[in-house]
Amino acid sequence: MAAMKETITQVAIDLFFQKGYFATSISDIARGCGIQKASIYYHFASKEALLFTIMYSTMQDLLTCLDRYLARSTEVAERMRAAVRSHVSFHLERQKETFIASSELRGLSPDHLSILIEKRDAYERIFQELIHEGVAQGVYAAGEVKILSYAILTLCTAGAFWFRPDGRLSVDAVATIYENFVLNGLTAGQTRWSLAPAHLNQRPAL
Amino acid sequence: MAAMKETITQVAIDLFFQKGYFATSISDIARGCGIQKASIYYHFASKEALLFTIMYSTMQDLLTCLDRYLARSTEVAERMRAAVRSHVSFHLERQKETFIASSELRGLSPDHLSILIEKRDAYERIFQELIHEGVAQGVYAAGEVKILSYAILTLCTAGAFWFRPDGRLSVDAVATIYENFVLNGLTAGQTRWSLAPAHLNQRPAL
DNA sequence: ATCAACCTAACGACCGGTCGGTAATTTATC
DNA sequence: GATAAATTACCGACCGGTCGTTAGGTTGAT
Repeated sequence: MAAMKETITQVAIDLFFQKGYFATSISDIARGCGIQKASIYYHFASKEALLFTIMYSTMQDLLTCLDRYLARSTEVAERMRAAVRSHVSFHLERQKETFIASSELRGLSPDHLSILIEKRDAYERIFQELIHEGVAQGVYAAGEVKILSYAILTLCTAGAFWFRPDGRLSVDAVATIYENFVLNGLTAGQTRWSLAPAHLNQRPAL
Repeated sequence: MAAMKETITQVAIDLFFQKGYFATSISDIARGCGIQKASIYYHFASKEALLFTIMYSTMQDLLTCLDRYLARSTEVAERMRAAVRSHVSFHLERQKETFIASSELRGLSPDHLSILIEKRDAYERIFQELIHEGVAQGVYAAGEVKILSYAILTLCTAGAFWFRPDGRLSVDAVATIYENFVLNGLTAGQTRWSLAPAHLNQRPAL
């Protein structure tokens, strides 16, 4: 039974989350597992491979989660709502892993990086498609689809940076706040295309 | 004249942005400046001190920028618009530094970290105050002020992660998109409390 | 006897940082 | 205005330590 492999992964997740990938040594992880650092290499080819394993499976689960949420509706506004909820709640519920996945890309080799980027792009495309649909149906104001998708995703991803699982707000509560914020942000409302008053068009010098 | 100190800072900014703080060695920076690495220590006490210098002055400038923008109006919605514009445009125009400042906090010593956290909190409080005012005046829907401020700030900060200075969109264009997104997000619109079945509804505390 | 799952021991590379020294320039003293 | 003293801005060599990784041996269960 390879229970130790799972232990190593969990300890690594904890330490990468706490101290960061580069600040965490193989010895640290081994100590956390109660084994010698050389033994790590029986289960993983390298430190980077361990990081990649964590990030890849997280990304995989993120996609699966989104698919499940989206299957609940066919109406575009409802699907967007579900997508945001999926994204937010996943990031809060699996905070450590999503935090690592979105902040330790630097640690990956070029090959592994491109694999992950590809998956991330596929994920983003789903959101862009939803925005596109919404605009086509007149539910949302026309706009820069990619920029808006980045806005939505980074907004919610950032939840993993400040969320406290034992804090005042539940995952559901935060998800709801974000849902409404995003949906309102997308919906056609007062939209100004430039700073109308001329005196505001000049940026303060710095 | 201490022109070299400025050169070191600029090279460090470039390298920290490209490769990250931990992946950049003092030798790398020295090579980029055309000097020996020992000479770096004539200008900076340590690698960490160099990082802190960069981050601190960036934070200082960010605050100054916001103050100048805010001084132009007294009306709350207009001030929020100006604040978002300040935040976004600063992060796009000084992309490298703001990217470093928001992604390399790990590299700081506890003392330096707390100094920066303090400054960041002061910055956030300005936004929270604006939201609070807006809610009090009925311009915005009631909501979690802190969560919303995090949402706004991280949303815009993230611009520094994907923005391409030589890309299709100008700083001003992106700032306008974000402005509208945030303002719409804050403004009272359709607000639903949860997707979950009624008996599971967890209405967030107001 | 095999083999998975660990161990001990060590390797080379590289890191941030320090040391003593020095040429060039500025400042103080007469 | 000549000379001594001090300061600035750098260099080359080196140190202690840590890192990820590997080689090869040991153990215990099947």
